[in-house]
Amino acid sequence: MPISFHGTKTETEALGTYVKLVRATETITAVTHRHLARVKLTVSQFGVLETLYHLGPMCQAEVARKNLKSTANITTVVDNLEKRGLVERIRSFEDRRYITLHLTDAGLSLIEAIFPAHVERMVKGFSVLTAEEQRQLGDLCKKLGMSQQA
Amino acid sequence: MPISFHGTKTETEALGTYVKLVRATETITAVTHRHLARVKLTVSQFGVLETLYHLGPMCQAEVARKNLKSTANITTVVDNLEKRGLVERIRSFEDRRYITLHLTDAGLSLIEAIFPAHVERMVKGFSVLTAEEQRQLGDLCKKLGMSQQA
DNA sequence: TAGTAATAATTTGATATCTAATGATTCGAC
DNA sequence: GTCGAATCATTAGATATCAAATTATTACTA
Repeated sequence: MPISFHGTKTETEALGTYVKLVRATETITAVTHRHLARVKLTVSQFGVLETLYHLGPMCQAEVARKNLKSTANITTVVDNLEKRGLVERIRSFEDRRYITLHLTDAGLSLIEAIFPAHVERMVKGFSVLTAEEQRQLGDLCKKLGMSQQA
Repeated sequence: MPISFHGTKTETEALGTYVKLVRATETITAVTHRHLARVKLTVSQFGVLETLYHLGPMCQAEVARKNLKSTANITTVVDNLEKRGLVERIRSFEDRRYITLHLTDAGLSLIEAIFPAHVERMVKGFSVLTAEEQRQLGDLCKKLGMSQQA
């Protein structure tokens, strides 16, 4: 059994880059979302609230697409948000297959209360990179992400 | 309720970079790990097998650290790998708190069989970026990841 | 030596997440 | 107009994931 991987330069580069990408993502996600524990929100729940906050009411399938999750998953996350009275499900009249999600007053208050701190943490998290480096990183990520055929 | 976020340039840059980072990571992870479904392995299970394959037998806490997961989580993942006879738990003699994880013959055969295809997919996934761009991306991610104080 | 602190693994209870199957509804083609 | 394809949401069953509590063991300390 090999003690470590020895491939071509191309192979070790790709694997190494992937590891760095994943670690950076997980680390910054952990740091920037840690404050959510105080208000008992998970990252996914925050994602749903944020989507509704910034883009307005929409159906669950669209929330799923915007968050890169399955509709089954969104059903569960919305269940938990609904239990806490943070979102409301409203069956659409025009097309009864759709359920439109709305923030309740409590949900709006909550996201409004925590979003500024969230932005601040994000800015601080990325502050190690210059504006130019952030742009570079974003461009490389966009290029990488876009190129993967689903 | 605002329709979309309007912050300072610094704020929108940080938020935008974060979204691109997360999307790139999730997309390339999905594409490069899709082949695991054929051998009924999850990404986490593959991660544990790969760690043991490349670094040799080690205790669960160390596997947890290397995979950025909790020890509780590794317990579950190892339970499922053990059920399939892919890894073996061996209680340490010197310090009975430790359990050393070993790949079984079946586990070794499996990881040896799929790892080349995994590397190939990783190379292909990153092939949209030049070697220089991959190095750049890796450096930026490393800088970003390292700077976050736990 | 007794007692306390630290570490490894597990358990518990909760949420997340997927695929696949299902039910409800709408739409399109014929 | 009716039937079949497509879409939305949910359910079922499985694995993942965490924090917190627990157990077992070791190490340190007075």
